[in-house]
Order: sequence, then structure tokens, then C-alpha cells
Amino acid sequence: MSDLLERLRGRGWRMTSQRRVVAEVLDGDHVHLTADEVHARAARRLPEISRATVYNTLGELVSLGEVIEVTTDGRAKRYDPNAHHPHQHLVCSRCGTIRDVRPTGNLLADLPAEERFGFTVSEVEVTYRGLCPSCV
Amino acid sequence: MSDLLERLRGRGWRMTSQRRVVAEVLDGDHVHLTADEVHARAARRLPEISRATVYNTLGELVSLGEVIEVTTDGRAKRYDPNAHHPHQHLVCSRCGTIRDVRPTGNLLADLPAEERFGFTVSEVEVTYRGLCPSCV
DNA sequence: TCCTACGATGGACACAGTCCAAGTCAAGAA
DNA sequence: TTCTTGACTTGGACTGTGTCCATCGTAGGA
Repeated sequence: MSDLLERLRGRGWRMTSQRRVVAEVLDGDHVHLTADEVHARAARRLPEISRATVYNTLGELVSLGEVIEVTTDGRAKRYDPNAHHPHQHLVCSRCGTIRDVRPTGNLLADLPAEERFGFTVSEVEVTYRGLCPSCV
Repeated sequence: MSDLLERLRGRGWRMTSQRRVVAEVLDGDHVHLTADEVHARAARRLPEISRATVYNTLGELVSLGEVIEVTTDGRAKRYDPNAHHPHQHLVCSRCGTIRDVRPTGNLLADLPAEERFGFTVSEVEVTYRGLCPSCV
């Protein structure tokens, strides 16, 4: 994660305590926090941090390609710091737990030309759904 | 679509003018309206129809499996009446146009056992993204 | 035709996210 | 080290999407 901070500084980011804390909260594997969860955790270390700053910082991290926005239900977006290893998501339909997964095969190739309607297709997003071990 | 109305009546639906209008608005292929769009179109035929009724009716159609809820951006959910033909979605990253598409292959089989983390996986949702012909 | 339980209404409310004017401060300059 | 300045932060107002609820209306069976 400190290399993330380095990368950001290298891109001209002014390093503030707020940004540092948000970046630190997003460290780890299988992390998929909502903006409010990020705010709550950041506020444990930096009580005065505002919601607006968390939203701003998350938005910047997404634009920089350091964090991915994930929408698995119709509710709040989730922020996934695992941006440098392509992956998809496996979601428990009952409790909402999310795991990063890597399906085999070429997902883009599964869409034949006659099903592309003239689109230039460049990305695929897959969400697998089912029940996690704890939810039977 | 009248067969939809028949099916619903057969399931004990009380047939009101509001429900009929909502069901009619959702008729067609490649229809992916937001709740507000459904409300606007329904209101052209039945000006007094309320937002709450549209939300209630859409929710019921989803529970009955007659309509699918689709979330392609973080914004409003969209309602897809093409519920009886399994399909995925192709979305234009610029203008948001949505097409129903049928990829080849067995999408579920692409997730190997060691990537399932003990989950019982039962569904896959795929969103292809790219630019539509009008957006170059 | 009458009854009544199911459905419709609209207004208040909740949640997620955005915007803005004013205050603060990181980091380069001197 | 201190100064300066524009980028960053703040909190509160605001918007969009969706839910809830008490009350009223009506579809469809008796």
C-alpha cells in the first residue's frame, strides 16, 4: 500500500492526512467497502474527516485506475482496491459477501460478432451469484 | 403481452387499470426502462397514476419472475420484460444504450471449483461494455 | 347490487451521492 | 525557516432514487 502512496505522489497528488487514511483503509485482499464504510473506518483514525472528502478521494482513486467501482446490488457502490489483477466477483445472495474470482476462458470471445450489434466491445463484467458456505 | 395479463390474472392478480398500463408500457424487445421512465409513459395514458403504484407493480412483476431488474450503472435500476429468454446485456459506455445479447458457451462452467470458495454458485450475470455504432 | 379485502394514492421519509462557498494547509519559493 | 498560494477539506444544502404508511377507492365475488 505504501507503493500506492508513492505512485499517487508521483502523479502529483498533494499528500494530505485524509487521503493517506482513505488509501490505508482500502488496503488488503477481498476488500469491497461502501463509501460509508470507508468513511466510518477512516473516521476511527481521523475523526474530523468529512463524507465529501471520502467521496472525492474515492472518485480520484477510481479515475486514476487504482480502485475499481463495483455495483453488485442496486444499493451503494463498493470500492475494490484489487485493480491491478483482472478479476470478477462472486456474491452471496443471502449475506452479500463478495469474493474476487478469476474465471477461465476468454470472456470477450464468448460474444459472437452477430450478437454485438455493431458495438466495439472492450470490457466484460461478470457477477456469479450463489450461497456462501456460512449461508448453506 | 396480453398473455402476460392472462398469466397474472391466473395467479390471482386483481386487474386494475394501473397494473394493466404498467404491463403494457413494458411490452417489447430491448426495453430497459427506469422506474421513472415507466411512470412517465404510464402517466401519458393514465395521468393520475402514482409513483408508489409504479414501484409496487414493478416489484411484483419482478417477484413473479415476469420482469428482470438490471443495474448497469450505479444509478436507477432498469426493468427488462424479456424474462423468459435467458440473456446478458451489452451496454454503450457513452450513451448508455442497452441491448440484450446471448453469449455462447457455459458461463457457469468458466468458474473452476477452486475459485468457488465453497459457494454454491447458481447464477451468472454478464455485462459487456463498449461503444455503440452511433457513438463510434 | 352490495361488501370488503386488496390495491392506489401522495406525502413524508430514508439513503446514496453531489455541489458549493468558505476556511485550511502541503509543499515549493525565497 | 517563513511565506505564499492554489489545491484540498469541510459541513450543510441539495438531488435523485426508492420505501413506508395512513387513508381512500374499487375489482370482483356473494
